[in-house]
Amino acid sequence: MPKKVDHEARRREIAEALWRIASTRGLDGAGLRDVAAEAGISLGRLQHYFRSKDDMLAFALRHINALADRRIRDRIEALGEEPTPRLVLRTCLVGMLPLDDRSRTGALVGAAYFVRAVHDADLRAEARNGIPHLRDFFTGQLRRAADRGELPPARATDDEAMLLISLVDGLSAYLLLEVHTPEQALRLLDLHLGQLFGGGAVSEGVRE
Amino acid sequence: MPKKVDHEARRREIAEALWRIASTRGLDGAGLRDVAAEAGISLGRLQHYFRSKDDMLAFALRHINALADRRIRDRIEALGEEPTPRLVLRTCLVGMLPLDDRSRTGALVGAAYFVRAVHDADLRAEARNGIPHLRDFFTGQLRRAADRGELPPARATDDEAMLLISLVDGLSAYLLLEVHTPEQALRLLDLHLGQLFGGGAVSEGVRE
DNA sequence: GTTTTTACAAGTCACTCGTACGGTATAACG
DNA sequence: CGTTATACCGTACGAGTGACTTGTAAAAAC
Repeated sequence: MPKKVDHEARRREIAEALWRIASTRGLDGAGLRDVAAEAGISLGRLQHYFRSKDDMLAFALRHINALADRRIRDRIEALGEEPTPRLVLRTCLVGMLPLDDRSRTGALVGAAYFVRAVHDADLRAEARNGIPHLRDFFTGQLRRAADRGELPPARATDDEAMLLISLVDGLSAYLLLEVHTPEQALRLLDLHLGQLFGGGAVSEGVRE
Repeated sequence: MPKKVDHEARRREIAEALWRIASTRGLDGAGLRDVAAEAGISLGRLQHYFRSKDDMLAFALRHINALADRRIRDRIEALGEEPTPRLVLRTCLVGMLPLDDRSRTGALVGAAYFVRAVHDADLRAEARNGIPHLRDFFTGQLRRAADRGELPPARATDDEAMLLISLVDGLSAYLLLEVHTPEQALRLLDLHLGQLFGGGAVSEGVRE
């Protein structure tokens, strides 16, 4: 029954099979034959939907980023009406951590792409171009918190936002290596958030 | 002229050739033949010094970690007599960042190993076992700072130490991706240190 | 001075990789 | 109807992989 298949859906199915392989064996351990077998299709069929392996990789990366984006967006909307900036930030940061199977798979695939991006200018550019937007969103939330008197105005900067993003990235790496438990990672994140929103004074612990 | 070669030195030479390959093409892009060619030797000779590829990889990892360790240790000793705990910490953290060619190569190789470790329990255990020691050293410095009245005692905790380590890891990743410039990374690190120590003067530059 | 050990070079092995291609079945289209 | 474009499958190719074997020369050991 040709002519009626949903190309995009087929490509998504294949991409998801790729994630399953890549999250356990790594991206370089994911041959076309492995992916096809994991997806339950023939190699020929996979090739019908992706002209080359790079084509498949690029699609899978964009797709997984889109899913993560949607997932975090949903969580923020689930916070209800007018959540505090701090809660929005924390929800976003926690959503970026590989804490459950879904996000862990995403992070594993992301890590595989990371190493590839380090040596590939095109991939590096693609990995880079989402970050300013994320940073601006964070900075906006920080400014909103400052306006509400929940944060010292001097702390509502791009640098503080990038610090948060960098920290989450480091925490993610150690979660993947099982250096941190999920509980530890959350505790460290909240420790930093507590410092940030607690202001200059030291030993204050804002509760969650 | 057999019998007189320094095995360990030969292995180090080969390991350095491996780094050169891995830092530009990645670990999976480093075949035995590539490494041999980079080292200017034959494949047979390489195999004479490493029984298997995994053997070579394991040696190269231990060697590069040892070099980084020595490099940072030297810098700390170069600080002179009784440096402040804050300066020791900053020197150590800055030394962990990929800011020059040497440390960048080390970080690139480390990133390649990272992705491999995520899928390999043995490598993961090896990557993990150095961290508690590092954390204890950091915690010790924090406590020393607290004793000298340079840090609120409540901040001299294992968690604050792990936060520093996690942050440096995140900053390193973004340095490799060229999201941060070296200047930005140092600024973010000092921003966090400033918060931690209560905003005192930042120690002067460690130039690369 | 013969034997043994060490240090390599070169070639071979079985295998995997991404890609290319030929063949076939099906349904939409003229 | 026949034509044609689509959706596959199966296989084969050439390059490259790590591991292994064989060959050779030279220094050390006896």
